[in-house]
Amino acid sequence: MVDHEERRRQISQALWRIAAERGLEAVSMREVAAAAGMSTGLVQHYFATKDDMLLYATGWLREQLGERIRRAVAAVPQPSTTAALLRAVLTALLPLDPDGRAETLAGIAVFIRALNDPAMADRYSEGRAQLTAAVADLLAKADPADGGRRAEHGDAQRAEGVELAAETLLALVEGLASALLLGRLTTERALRILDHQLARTGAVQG
Amino acid sequence: MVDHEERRRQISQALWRIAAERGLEAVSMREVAAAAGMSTGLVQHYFATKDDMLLYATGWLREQLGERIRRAVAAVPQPSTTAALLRAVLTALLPLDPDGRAETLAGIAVFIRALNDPAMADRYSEGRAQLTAAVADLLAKADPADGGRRAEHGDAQRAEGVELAAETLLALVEGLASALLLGRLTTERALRILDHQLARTGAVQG
DNA sequence: GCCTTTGCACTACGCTCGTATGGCAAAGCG
DNA sequence: CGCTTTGCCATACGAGCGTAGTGCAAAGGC
Repeated sequence: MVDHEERRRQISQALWRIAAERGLEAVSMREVAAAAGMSTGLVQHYFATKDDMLLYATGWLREQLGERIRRAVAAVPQPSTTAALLRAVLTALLPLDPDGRAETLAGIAVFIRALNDPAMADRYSEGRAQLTAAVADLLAKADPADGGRRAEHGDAQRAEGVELAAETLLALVEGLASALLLGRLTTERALRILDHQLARTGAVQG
Repeated sequence: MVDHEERRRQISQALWRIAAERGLEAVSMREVAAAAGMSTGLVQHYFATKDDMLLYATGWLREQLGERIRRAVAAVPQPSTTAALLRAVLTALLPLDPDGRAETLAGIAVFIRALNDPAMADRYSEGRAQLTAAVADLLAKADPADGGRRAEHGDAQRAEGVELAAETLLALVEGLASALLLGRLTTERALRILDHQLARTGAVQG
């Protein structure tokens, strides 16, 4: 017997390798098969259509991203501060090493497709919503002792501010990611920008 | 006689219309010709190859973006504050109306191509550099009366801080733009985020 | 008024794409 | 052992692509 899931994972991996190297437009059944070291027929055997393949591959990609974030969080030295965890999550979203670069490129490919494909858009937005929630959660915990502020604003307004800050950070990270991909920003500079923003967020939050 | 430039502009317009509606991958000589109401041969007559067409079209797109920003700046009510000008430039980069949406989508198409095409990457980065410079310029002017700070930091460090802030704002705007395109953020929310950031930038700059 | 240049249309070639289909060896099972 | 299922390969078809080439009508200069 053959491990079908394993085969599908192999194919997904080959797909994103091509997408990262030459763009999603270069992804074809034949190319994927060649990159995976299989016959075209075999790929077709596991994915009846190209859309099936892409759908599975995007799901797999999301798992990969989740794992990447979990790894980054786990790598934060103990005892971990909430601020450090937040930074770990956000930097995990930046293309700072070859793997990260490939994943970011693949993510962009999904984004592009989402622009003209409602099903993909749902999938994408759902993932982003989870991310936003996670970041907002960390921000809420990281909230510095703010004395009178808590009296000033109600809980609802506080949550609103936190979510706004989370969306700000994620949007910033997205912009930094594309700049990094084009080499328009160096790693150091991107991290400086992110850290600067994190410092401000901690100070002025709400 | 025929106005060749006008023809080329018409073709570029048709090209971006398709790219905005169905992605750059849907752009073909035949599709562009059809959208422009011309024969395929005519398009071919003005652009010998597809690459020629794309190159011209991206140049045209940049002009359009420049004009859009100029219009936005001109629309700022007099007497204009530097902060208002800055906000005008940044919001002009967001897809807030159909035209802006089309231009943003087209910009993304260029970005994607730039990822795998050095010539395009140069062109793109150059444009972004100009934008960064313009924003940094505005930020430098908008610098609030900061008393001792000027004594504290040298001019070089001040310039560095300003450029960092400019890159932060542009990265944020880029992230906001993609969120807006997917409907993941509302216009109001994106503007709130931007304004919030602008407020922080004014206060904590350097 | 001819004749060259200009502006444009049409067709054809070679290629790659997604997908459908048929066959074939090996494995599993009664 | 025989038979069915599984896993895989090879080929073919129709469509769309970029591009090359040819032809033809109108315009412009002499």
